[in-house]
Amino acid sequence: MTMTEETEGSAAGLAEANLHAFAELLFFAYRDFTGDPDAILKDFGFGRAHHRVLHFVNRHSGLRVADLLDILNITKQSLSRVLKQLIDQGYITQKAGAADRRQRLLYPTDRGKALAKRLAAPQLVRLRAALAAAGPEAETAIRRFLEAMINAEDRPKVSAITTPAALQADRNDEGKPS
Amino acid sequence: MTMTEETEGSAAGLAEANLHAFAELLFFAYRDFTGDPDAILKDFGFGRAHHRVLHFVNRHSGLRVADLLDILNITKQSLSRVLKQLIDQGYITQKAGAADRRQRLLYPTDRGKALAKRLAAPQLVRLRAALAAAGPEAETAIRRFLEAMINAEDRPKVSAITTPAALQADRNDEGKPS
DNA sequence: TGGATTATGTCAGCCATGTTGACTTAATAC
DNA sequence: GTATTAAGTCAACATGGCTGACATAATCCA
Repeated sequence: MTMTEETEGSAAGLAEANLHAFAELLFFAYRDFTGDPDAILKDFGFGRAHHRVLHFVNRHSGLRVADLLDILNITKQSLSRVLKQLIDQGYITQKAGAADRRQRLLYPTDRGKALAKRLAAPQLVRLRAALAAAGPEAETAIRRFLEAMINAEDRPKVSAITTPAALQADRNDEGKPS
Repeated sequence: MTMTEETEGSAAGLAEANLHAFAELLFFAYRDFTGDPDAILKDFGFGRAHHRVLHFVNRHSGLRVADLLDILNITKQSLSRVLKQLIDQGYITQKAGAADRRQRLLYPTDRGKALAKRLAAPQLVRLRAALAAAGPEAETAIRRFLEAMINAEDRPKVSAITTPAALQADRNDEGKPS
């Protein structure tokens, strides 16, 4: 307050300094969110890229390579490098699609599931604590916030992924708890 | 609700699938949050690393190199590479510290301010829209959420940075608007 | 005063992960 | 039976992390 400047405060016209603070908080939050698994990954000779691939294959098993490329927004050559390592080292397996045998559907092995779980654990702890800290009512608001941060054209795709038992619907397979 | 499964709902014991959804939303949100400036940076031959450096120098002008290393969590060799380019190309200037002349305090030039502003613009638009989408009450909750996502030991430091007119307090200098 | 410490910079090399472009193979579509 | 599609591969390159070693100047301190 006081100060010169426009000092706004309405929901739609938030003070610019405030928005900058959110930008920085998001940066630090993401930095630390990825920090825990990064440390574990080093013990396996893997990097964050492996984590991302393993995560999505584990959480959405049976997805196609093209799905993964679409989700990660990287080239197939980039994906290829890490995916190959994960397959070679027995964390992920491929299976030809039933309807279209050109497709290589990706599945986590038991080993892959175990690693995915281990990598996710500290992140889930962190998220649980952060959501608790935000307050009981906050969950919906935070979800809406994060969804609105995503490019509008990608939101349907992301919703399909992050909403219980979608995506899988058209590719059958499980919505099994764990 | 309904559904089979364990379907918890308490604040402290959120359903695991729900937490995984938050993890993925955070991934997509951050991906797109950084996407806009990344595109602009390419036109300048810069990358995301330059953006981060320029952002913090611009928002917290007069910080020391050591501050920047601490904030970014990278080595001085990594920082050096991008900082040097930003200095050589006239986006950032250095000034020896008044009290301790070993320090090189970092300031944005007019050119640097202009680029920082241009890079921030789409991010601020996105954040404003996302906060609006989350609802008027949500701002505080989201801030608490993001703060709680940060490593506990770093929170004081981050608060000092993201809270209006702190940090600068002990290094005098401006809290000047624009 | 002079040696230790600190703030910063720099050289050299390595690694992870992104990119583009070109090309192959196998399966599907029409 | 040709065109298209899904996936894989080779090669080269860019960015931005990293470690290790060392240099310079300024400050601290005994």
